[in-house]
Amino acid sequence: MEEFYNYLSDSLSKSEIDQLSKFLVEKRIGKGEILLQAGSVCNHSFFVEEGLLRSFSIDKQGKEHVIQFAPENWIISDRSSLLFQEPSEFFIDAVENTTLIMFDEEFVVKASELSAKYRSFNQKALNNHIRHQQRRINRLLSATAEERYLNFIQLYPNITLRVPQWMIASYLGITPESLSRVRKELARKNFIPG
Amino acid sequence: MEEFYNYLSDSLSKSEIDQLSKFLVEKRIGKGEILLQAGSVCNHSFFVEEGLLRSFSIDKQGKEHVIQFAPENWIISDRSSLLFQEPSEFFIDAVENTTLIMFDEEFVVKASELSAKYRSFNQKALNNHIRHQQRRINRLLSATAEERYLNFIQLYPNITLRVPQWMIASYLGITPESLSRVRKELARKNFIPG
DNA sequence: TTAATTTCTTATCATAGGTCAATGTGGCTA
DNA sequence: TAGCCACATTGACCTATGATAAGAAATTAA
Repeated sequence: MEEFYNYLSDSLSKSEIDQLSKFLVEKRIGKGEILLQAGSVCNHSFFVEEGLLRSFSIDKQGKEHVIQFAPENWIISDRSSLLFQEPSEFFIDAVENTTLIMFDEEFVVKASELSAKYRSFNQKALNNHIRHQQRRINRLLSATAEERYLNFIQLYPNITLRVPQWMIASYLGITPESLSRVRKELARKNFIPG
Repeated sequence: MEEFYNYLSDSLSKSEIDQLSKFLVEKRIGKGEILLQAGSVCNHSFFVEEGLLRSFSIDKQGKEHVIQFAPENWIISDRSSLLFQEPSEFFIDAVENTTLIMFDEEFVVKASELSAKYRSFNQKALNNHIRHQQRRINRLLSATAEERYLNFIQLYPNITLRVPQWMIASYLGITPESLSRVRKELARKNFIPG
């Protein structure tokens, strides 16, 4: 719980968080375990205390496409499914053994009632999410595979080292083979990662 | 103003809206006029009463990439720039002569203070935005040019007829030439639009 | 430690989509 | 009415990335 308390500490007092703690569930899951199945309604958000989660879709040809990675102190969920109570198009699973905090919309509602600070905090988080997605769309529209990869390792250096390359390829919208080629080409050009 | 009043009517009473009207500015702009310049901080959101706006980026090679279209009753802005007061990466301009309502964050703050309904309305709008973007990312990762085009005309039939094809191509992340070929192929396959 | 999986690389070939250049087409406007 | 301009189409060619297959390397399990 500690990380999550920390995460909230700017917007809620210790006693307020305690009040809300009945809406929180700590959970440990192993690598590969699934938290959300496409087709089912998402009822929780997941805050990562330790470990790494990811959301992804599976297309008609059975190919996975990574939508998001969530390392420590990140929140992951399917907000559309959550808010509109519609079946999710996405899966969420664990890339590593993970300790997480589950919370539902009731937590958000109660916290919002309790604290204006939390409201604006939450607001900011939503806007931040939009910002990330907007930039990603922009890059998918305009950048080459190599540019997208360079951008990725610069933006998420720690994730780069923790997930298999084929997942990064999937996030970038290319095949693992292509990513391997991109990396080879970068090595040839004397690119030093990090 | 009428459309905008209508848009808000579920979450704010007539008198509440009147109270807030001092934060609203109606504006008319001609086709091609620019509302937001990349590099400058975005201080307003734009509600389209009549007409059509669009946001786009320009990459290093000088190529435009359409991020979003906004026809009647849509809101467009750069939320990240707005909220974090950082220079925008995007332009917003008018695809058609447009009548719009400009409002700033003060409006949003005041409206939020006034009405819990507005707060959740706003919250929903943000989540809806995230949903749209998520689906778009998913499609950019997994669908072919043809699939993306079919999805577009199905999702935005009225926009399809109002904007030049090269803008749709830009939105889809392909060249106008490619879109032309996709359309030709669809015609060959006896695809009937609409 | 070996065996079994999973991941990564490499090579070859195939293809969607990009580039460039030419031509068409319709709507303005002078 | 002609001429212009933005937009759309077409064709020839090119390139980045996908598909497939095989082997190497790394991880995990036994």
